[in-house]
Amino acid sequence: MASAMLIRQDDLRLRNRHLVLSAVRVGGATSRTALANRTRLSHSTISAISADLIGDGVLCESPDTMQGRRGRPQIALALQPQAALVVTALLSLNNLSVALVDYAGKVQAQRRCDLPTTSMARSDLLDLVTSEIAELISARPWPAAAVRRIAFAIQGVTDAEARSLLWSPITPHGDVPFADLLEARFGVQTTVENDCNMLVFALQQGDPALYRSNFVALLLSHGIGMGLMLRGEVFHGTRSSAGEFGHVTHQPGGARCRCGRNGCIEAYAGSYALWRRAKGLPPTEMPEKAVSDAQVEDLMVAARERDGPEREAFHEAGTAIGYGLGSLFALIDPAPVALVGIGATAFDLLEEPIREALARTLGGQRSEAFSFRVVERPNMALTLEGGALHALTTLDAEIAGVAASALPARSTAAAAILR
Amino acid sequence: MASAMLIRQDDLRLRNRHLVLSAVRVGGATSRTALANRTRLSHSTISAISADLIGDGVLCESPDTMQGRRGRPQIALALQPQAALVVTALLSLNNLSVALVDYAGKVQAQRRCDLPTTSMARSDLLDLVTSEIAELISARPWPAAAVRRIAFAIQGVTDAEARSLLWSPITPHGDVPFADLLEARFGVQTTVENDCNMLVFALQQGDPALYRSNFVALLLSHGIGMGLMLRGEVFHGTRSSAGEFGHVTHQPGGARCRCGRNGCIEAYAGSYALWRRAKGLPPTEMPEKAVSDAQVEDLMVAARERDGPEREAFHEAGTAIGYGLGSLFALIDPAPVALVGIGATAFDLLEEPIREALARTLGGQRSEAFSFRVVERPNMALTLEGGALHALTTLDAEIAGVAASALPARSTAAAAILR
DNA sequence: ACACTTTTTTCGAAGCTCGAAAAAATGAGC
DNA sequence: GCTCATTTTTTCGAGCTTCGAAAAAAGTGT
Repeated sequence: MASAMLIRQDDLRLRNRHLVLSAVRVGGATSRTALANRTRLSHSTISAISADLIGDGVLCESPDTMQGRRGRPQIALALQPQAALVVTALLSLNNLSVALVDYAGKVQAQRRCDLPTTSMARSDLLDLVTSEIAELISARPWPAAAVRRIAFAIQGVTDAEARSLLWSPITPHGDVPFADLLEARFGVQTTVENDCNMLVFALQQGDPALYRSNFVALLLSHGIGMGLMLRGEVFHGTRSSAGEFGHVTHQPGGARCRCGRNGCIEAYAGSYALWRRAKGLPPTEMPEKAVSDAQVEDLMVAARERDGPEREAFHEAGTAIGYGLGSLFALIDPAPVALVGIGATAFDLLEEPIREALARTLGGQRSEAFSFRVVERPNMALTLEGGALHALTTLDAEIAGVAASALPARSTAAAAILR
Repeated sequence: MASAMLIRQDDLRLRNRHLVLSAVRVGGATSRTALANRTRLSHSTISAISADLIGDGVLCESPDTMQGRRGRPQIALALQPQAALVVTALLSLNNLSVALVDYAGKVQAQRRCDLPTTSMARSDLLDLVTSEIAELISARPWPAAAVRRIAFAIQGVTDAEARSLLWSPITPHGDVPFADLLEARFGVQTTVENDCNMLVFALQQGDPALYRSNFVALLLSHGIGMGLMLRGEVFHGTRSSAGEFGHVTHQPGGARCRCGRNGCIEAYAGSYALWRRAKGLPPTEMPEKAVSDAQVEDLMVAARERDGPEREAFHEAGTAIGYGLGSLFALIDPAPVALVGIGATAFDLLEEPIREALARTLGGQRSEAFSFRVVERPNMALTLEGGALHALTTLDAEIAGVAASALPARSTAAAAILR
């Protein structure tokens, strides 16, 4: 509960450096006075810290400020774009996207390629990932600026330390230590995380009013992914990325799922499940190749047009999602739901069964109160953006000095005592 | 005014006071040198802080120390029992238990009474609760010592601020602002929390090696409750106590549950569900009166003796729990499970179907790896103990000065910036 | 008694934040 | 063009805190 951490004298300064840096990242270019108000630190402290940070080449003064007022003009402090670069990458079904982002958060280069993730050999996959990133880095705008972090997002389960892919439906290869590999190849600290866990960062930054500190992001695509923001923190499992909403059981012993088990939510609501149901294929069968977004859109058209198997497919999907959300909300409390991915565009077909199922599981809580919102931006762009954000905020902590000195040794001692 | 200036610096001292206090609470009587090692603070700092805390009447020197060694003998620092008193209370089905605990954690007085929670009027319930606590307080051992906190645990859903009972299966009355009422009556800060959320504290303290920072406590009694310790913190919902494992859907549209809905886990695994199933009553029916522990034990005897409806009842209960844990573990990752309550004594009957269901939901993860442990101590005692612990650790923070003084304004500002 | 060992306290140095006052940099007015 | 008003930013001394080293304290062993 009261998660006090041991702070030594010098750690105090590091913490406040971090506070200032984060304030600039969240609020954009900001004058010292505004920073003092926002951080509640004194003007003198802000002055000292910002001088340090400018000296470190992390912040820079940008004359761009509101003119025309009386008095000494404000000097806005902004993130120095050339302070660092980060790589953000997303490996999803048959697709690899990478982007190079500067310290201020601007995309400097981008690549993407198609690849047969489900069938390619382990070594080919690794080679392609590293070569794509190598190509990307070679396009760096300022040769002097170092690439400081790689944020690698994957559709699949990663370990709690964000170092390996444990299992994924998009590739038969498990326990792939991407972080070790990329760190060895590029000498850059790397985190490997579930795609939906990165996506939530982008949602939060994109609309902080709507997606503040508690919300659910549901990715409806070939599979079903979830990202959970609780109390301002992305929810992680203790051993893995967890949050496997798509593999919560909907029907004990039900339809066959990609994961090899039966009755998972995904086995009713994933693209392939929609296709299977709409085409009247047996629920034990797995489609050989990926169901494309275009194919799902065809199903949507048909479902909207007339009663029939397509409409039933979406209805069953909505029911599965609704019951799943009911179980989730029983465990964590209701929260606004952001729907992302191709399936989100079918929300008109899904809403009724979702709300119906929710009403059956969360009875009293008037189900109209549950807020759903369809996010228009493509999920891949959101995930890449979220990955960059994650890399940059982690980097902020390191640059401020919090991560390097204060946390590792001491926090364990304090945490053990304070639980 | 003193609180307005030098906030940051003061804050540092307050945190370290808290750190020292917590170290003594967790580790028991401890010498200054040992404290310095554990907290990683310097000897000088420990010396200064402990002098302060002794001066405040919070700690005391106890000569009880390991003798016979060379050198200056250690002086153990212990919690001063008379520094404060706390009340811990538990309202469960037809039962109210209260205890008075001193600052060192020793029970000084205790009471319990039976009461018809399901049928009594709202005002009668409130009167009985207050009068029991009033009687308890009158038994205080040191009239000078103040009662500083009341921890009120309830079988039911409480609000996230720990102030009200929102809904409970043990009483028809909802939205009962127990915290406001008790604070008004006794002038003592009060928290109202779910019983299982308190219970986990006692488990953790009772066996820190086994129940460290990640585990699940499952209370199998008339209903099914759950307490979740994740990363060393008790999991709370954002609006309510949440963690309503018993009301996760097991079978859409299935057996009737006390909560008024259908197919909840509790409707298969609660005492009343066992009774209903074993006696061949229809799954739509609700038993009129509570099923006693003795009755459940009779079912267990019968189930162990021969094949029949009793055995099937336990089998179905285990299946429901197993699937529920499967869903839970898909969302939060597997963790050791502590089984508490009358139903836990039937673990021999439940284990097989639980593991079977788990194997179906969490496929690969060899289900033998899931650790279950039956806790012998009665759940009521555990919950009371946990409540006291919770009250005392909260009080520690307040006494250290972390909660009371300057923090509120800043921590929100910093939290908003640092997310 | 005296030496040895271990714990605890004392003391000065260094660092941090803070509030107040000074300095800087501009617009407004004559 | 000069001065005054206004707002931002820096400077400065005071008051904390923590830390390391040295001193003091309080026993045991011989």
